[in-house]
Amino acid sequence: MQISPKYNPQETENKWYSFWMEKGLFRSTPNEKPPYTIVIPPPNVTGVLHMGHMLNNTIQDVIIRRARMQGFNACWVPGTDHASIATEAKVVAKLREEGIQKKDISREEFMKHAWEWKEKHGGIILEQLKKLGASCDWERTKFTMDADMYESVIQVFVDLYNKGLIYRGVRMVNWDPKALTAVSDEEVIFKELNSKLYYIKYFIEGSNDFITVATTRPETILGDTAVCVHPEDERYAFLKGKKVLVPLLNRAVPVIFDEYVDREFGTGCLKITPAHDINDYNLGLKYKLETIDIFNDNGTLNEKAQLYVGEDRFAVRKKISRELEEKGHLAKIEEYTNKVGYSERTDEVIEPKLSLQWFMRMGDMAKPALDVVMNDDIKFHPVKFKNTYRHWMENVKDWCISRQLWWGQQIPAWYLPNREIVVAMNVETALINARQKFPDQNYQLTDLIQDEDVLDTWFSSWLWPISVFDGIRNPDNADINYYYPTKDLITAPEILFFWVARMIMAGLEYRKEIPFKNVYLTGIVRDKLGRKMSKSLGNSPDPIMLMEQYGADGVRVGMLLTSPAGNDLPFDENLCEQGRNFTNKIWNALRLVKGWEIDTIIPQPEYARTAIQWFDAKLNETFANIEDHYEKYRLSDALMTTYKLIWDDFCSWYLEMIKPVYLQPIDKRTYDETIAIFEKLMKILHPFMPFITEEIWHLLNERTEDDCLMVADMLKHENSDPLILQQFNTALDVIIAIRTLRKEKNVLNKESISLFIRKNNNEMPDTTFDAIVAKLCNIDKIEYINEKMEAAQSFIVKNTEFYVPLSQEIDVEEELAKLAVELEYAHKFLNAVKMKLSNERFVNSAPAQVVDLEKKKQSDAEQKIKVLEEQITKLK
RNA sequence: GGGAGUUUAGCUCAGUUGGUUUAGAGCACCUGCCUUACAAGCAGGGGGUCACUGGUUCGACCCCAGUAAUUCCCA
Repeated sequence: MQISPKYNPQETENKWYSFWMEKGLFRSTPNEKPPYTIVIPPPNVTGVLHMGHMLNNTIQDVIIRRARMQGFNACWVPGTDHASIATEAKVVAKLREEGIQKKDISREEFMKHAWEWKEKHGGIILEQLKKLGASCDWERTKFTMDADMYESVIQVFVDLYNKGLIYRGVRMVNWDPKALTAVSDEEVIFKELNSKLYYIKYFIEGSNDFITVATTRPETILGDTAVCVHPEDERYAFLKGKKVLVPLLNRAVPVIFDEYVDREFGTGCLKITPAHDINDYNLGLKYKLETIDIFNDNGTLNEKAQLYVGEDRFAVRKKISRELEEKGHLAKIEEYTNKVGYSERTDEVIEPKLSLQWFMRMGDMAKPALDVVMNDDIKFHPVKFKNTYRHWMENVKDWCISRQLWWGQQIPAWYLPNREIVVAMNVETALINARQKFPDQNYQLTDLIQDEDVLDTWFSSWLWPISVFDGIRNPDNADINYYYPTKDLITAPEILFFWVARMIMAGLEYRKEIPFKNVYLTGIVRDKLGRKMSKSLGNSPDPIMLMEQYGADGVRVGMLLTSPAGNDLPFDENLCEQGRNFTNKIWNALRLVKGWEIDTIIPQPEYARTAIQWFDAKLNETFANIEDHYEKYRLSDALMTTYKLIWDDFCSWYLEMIKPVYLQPIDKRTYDETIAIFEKLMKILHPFMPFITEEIWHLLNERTEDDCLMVADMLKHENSDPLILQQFNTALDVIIAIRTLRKEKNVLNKESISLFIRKNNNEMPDTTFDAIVAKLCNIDKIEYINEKMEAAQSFIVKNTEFYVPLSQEIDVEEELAKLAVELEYAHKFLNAVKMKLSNERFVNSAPAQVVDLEKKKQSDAEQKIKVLEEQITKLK
């Protein structure tokens, strides 16, 4: 068989991915096998593939491919979410380029544009994932705005409303003045900023005295309705019962006394603007203060501000500080560092704003969702995130679920002319409800006006593990009963709360069952400088380019090599290079093996028989380790263990052991057994490197079309022979010692040598690996002797003396120096052991096993010292 | 300000209820090799007071207390 001298990833990857697709090998339907389900964390439709997706989806693919080979009915459901804010922003921008303003078109027209945009761009990431090798059941691809998914969301809203868990209320929300919508707490990013602290004089009503208030937002004084000091602050005790005048407006506002005030901050005197600060709002409620909202939705000032009406909040900040100064109200300005909230979506400074929103009560749902994590029904990997999770769940706040947008599920609430609200699946039902509720009103369809707002995107994705199987609308259908609960969720810790926690709540509410058994939390992919990779920094490599350069398998390995669960991944292209080098190594191993001429007559040499026996044991032992790593979700360890098994044990040791002399044929038995070993290795490696392993699988043996590695059976656990592993380890020490000796003495490997081994106490020597040692070290003769040998180089392995006669002189001084170092070490070691053993408390309280071990250490060290001393004497 | 985590080789990390010849891996580094599978390679090698201080224990990278640095979450 002719095998290309170079592995071609592109060609191979395209070939096998299409083949797998054609054969429907990713497809899953319920059957008699146990299910293994993963739902993809839906990437949003505005995105393109970034390194975070690469990591996340590589992990999912590794897990699902392994499960498939283990005999599970593996189902990985792909899909995307509609990302209401981000997508709407994109569509608005696109329309603007075309000269269309959102306010000039109807909701229906806008939605048409949005859907067009989604059809065009929404599938990019999923297509890119195919390049990575993702073995998703693409026939199940879902989108959070698909008709059935949409309906599920509406149904849940109606249900929760009827259960009293959804309510409407005025709350301080995070207002994004650019996107013109409220955003959730989790979508606000706080950035540290160099701001200014303005000290402003407020005159006391009917007096020339004033107090000084410090604020970072002087423009909000126009909405001030009180000033607050600490009740125990003697500096301000005289203010009791007084009023102060808001500068520029001369509005008289009360002075209130509350412990909320930090006496150390600024002047210890706080201005209160209930409409524009959450803490002030709470104080406003407590002291029944007037609330003056001075901002328009777009961040400009409205007529309630009285001054600067129509101007932007930041422009006003500058102007008002100048005016305050001119009119003698500004005491001073200090440099000040504070944290300011920005919208994750638009990067606009968030304005705390009072508005009427829909909320969902979290309290009752949080408790059971906390319990299932704390009692390990759901396991977090790594466990440290349990703490974080608990902290959040114990301090959970109600969830603001409405967004002032069009792209999303429109809230199924209708307003009646009498200002009452009905909530229903659709307008027809809403009308029936309205008529039942108010029989004397004779309402018509046209009387009902639907709430303009849509639901938060997370209000779709929290149902994801259920709704992709239509488990909300049809709770007893075959898919949901078979695939739910899912097995693993792979996601980022950043969304532990607003996605993972809520999915758990939804699962418990609608299935009475957890949505997944394991949550694997990945780290953040960072650049070499430790910065998060982002489009704005331009520090992220293009994953598609990477795959073109290193092959998808190489990149997969690169992603996983240094990413233990929960740890950030300092990404370095070298890692992908290492992955690519690995594919090269495997390819060359294949070329070596397939290049041998097979002789059916010659018998199997002894060294080959031993080598196979050893490698079987090694493989079984290592496979058990790999399985153990998988069980603990330590994928990088599983990969590294596999990597070393193939590179070190198989390529560097095993193949070198059995390799026939150049141009000599190999015996059939060894060849067949080597192919079988190669196949096993490809099975173990397949989840990590699906493409090259599939390619090699088909080159190792003649196969039918359907005999694909991706659906082959994974190895079964087999016991390994500990004796041969131990024998090999000794042989390995000997081989390394000989190689070192060759190097030190400049004896090239092609020059053959002889090896003499001094028997210890006339015992029967273990010659199992002799043939292999001879082969790997180019030794023409191994002989066992009883006496020390003169005029030969020597070394000691495990208290056995080895001699290699060389033509060159022995450098006595050098040898003695070397032996002296070893002797000193051995003495020190022996002393430490003796010290331990002479300690009665140690001997009495340590377990017998440990004491015995120390005793063995002692006798070993003593014997070693004896051997060393003998050698020294002889050299002298 | 409150809470949680992290600190082991130049880098990234393992180290599994405290005891396996005085700590392991990958990469990087150093030395020697173009030895007909592979220089994207082979062989060999150096490198760590396990952040610091104290305590518990026969015995501590591991448990406890404190200190420092750092990250994240919440306010």
